[in-house]
Amino acid sequence: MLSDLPHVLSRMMRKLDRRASLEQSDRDALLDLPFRLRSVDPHQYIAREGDRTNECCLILDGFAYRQKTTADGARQILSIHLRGDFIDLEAALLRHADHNIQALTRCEVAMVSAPAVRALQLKHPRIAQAMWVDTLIDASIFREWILNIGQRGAKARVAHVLCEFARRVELAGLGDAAGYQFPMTQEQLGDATGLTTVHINRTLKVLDAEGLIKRKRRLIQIPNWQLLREVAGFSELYLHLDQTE
Amino acid sequence: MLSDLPHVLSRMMRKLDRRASLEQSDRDALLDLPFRLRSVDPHQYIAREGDRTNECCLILDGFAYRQKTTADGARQILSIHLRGDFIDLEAALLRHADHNIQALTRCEVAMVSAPAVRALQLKHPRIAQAMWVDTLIDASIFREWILNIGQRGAKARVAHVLCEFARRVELAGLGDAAGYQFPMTQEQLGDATGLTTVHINRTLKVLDAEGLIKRKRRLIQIPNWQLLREVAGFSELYLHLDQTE
DNA sequence: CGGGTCGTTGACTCTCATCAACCCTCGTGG
DNA sequence: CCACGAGGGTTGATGAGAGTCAACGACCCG
Repeated sequence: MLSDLPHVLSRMMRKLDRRASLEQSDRDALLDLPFRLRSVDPHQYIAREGDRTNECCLILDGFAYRQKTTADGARQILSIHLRGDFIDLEAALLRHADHNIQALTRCEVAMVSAPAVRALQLKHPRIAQAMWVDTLIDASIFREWILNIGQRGAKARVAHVLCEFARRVELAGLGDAAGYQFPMTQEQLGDATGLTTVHINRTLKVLDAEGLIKRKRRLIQIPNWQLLREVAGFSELYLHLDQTE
Repeated sequence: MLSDLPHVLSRMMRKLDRRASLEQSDRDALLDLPFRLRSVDPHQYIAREGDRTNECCLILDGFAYRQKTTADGARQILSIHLRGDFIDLEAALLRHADHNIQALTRCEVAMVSAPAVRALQLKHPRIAQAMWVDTLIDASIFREWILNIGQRGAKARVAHVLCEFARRVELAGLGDAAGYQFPMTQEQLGDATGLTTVHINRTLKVLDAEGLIKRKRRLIQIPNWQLLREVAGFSELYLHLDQTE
């Protein structure tokens, strides 16, 4: 790799740097992590439930999601991830994966050796803390999803996912007030919210008809952020943005 | 404190010891953590959403739960915790609490200084890993709850909570095959599953009528574990018990 | 041009919510 | 000792929100 190109892991390093105050030796050690690059096609698995995983997956580009299914085959999408997300950090410490990770769109990922990550944590406690914060924020988002699915009606539920996604996509520099490209089919959005495709379709139409969102194919625009926010009951406290940038 | 009494923090220490191989210096440092004891009445808050928390809460006795509410007041219970659980470890690293923690029954807790926990993590990376594993398992349980609420019907949903609780209570030495004392009202169980009190009541009756559980007030007995397990679609992989004992 | 994936729509069904009683149990105080 | 009240549990009647089934339409890509 040419040394004047930005290092593949540099985005992840900068993100962790914001989570805890790293020292130069920490930063160097992070960039020294051994990894292999991998391209993943849509629907392809990055990790499988039950796997004894040995690598952690860092998304360099594209979208991925966590998913698990009930015994009778109903699928629940647990979270959506985008570039810069170090999903599967838990693989470094948990012996078995408890859910599946799949590519949503075509993804470029760096598969980082789990033993190397573990060793890094022991030698660089500040890095461990920064990574830990990452997984704690993930957990906070899971909690909000429990609330979302358990207590909100279809309209608020879908609106909430759109709000969260808008905010995270904006942070990753992939969208702005002018709108963003939503990477999921309506079926997938249904599996993320615990609703059926048909009902998602109708709910999106309602949101559109009421002027809360505008849709052009998968492009989502939010003409009045404040309004959608209220319909969704969206409060971004749970994203812990004060520890993100 | 008399030195021949078991240390208040010793249960927690033993649990963390099982999660990662600690050295003697790690164990000593854990037991040296500064804390204050507190008795918490049912319904009383241990932490509040938005709080800039400065203490982590370790449950010594009793039951507690995490909870958050939507803008229009619907409450969702996010998890249930029992003695030995170090809830609120996230308080050590996240600046604000993103949900509430309340006592379910009368609780004895140790409030541990968050800065002390942070310092410990930096000085004893193995402790940090052990604690991290703890929060990762919590996150795994959140994921299972998302699946439970999002995809299972009322019967399986309630059965699943009962299965999980049975398993965890057993691990904590608070119940066995003969049954366990369920610490929640039907209203609280409803808020944990995203169902109404009325529907919980009817669902419990169905489970009882079908012989899947026996109830005597709050005492729950499971005459045929395998059967309930199947109805619930319960697989304990997500509890990561191989890293618990 | 054709096939596949994704989105849209209508008609019908069913699970679960809502509303409204009533009951039981237990602790308290007159 | 009994009356009372409060919290929790139980039951019935009714309705709404979301699921199901089935068909059609739009778009993309080879």
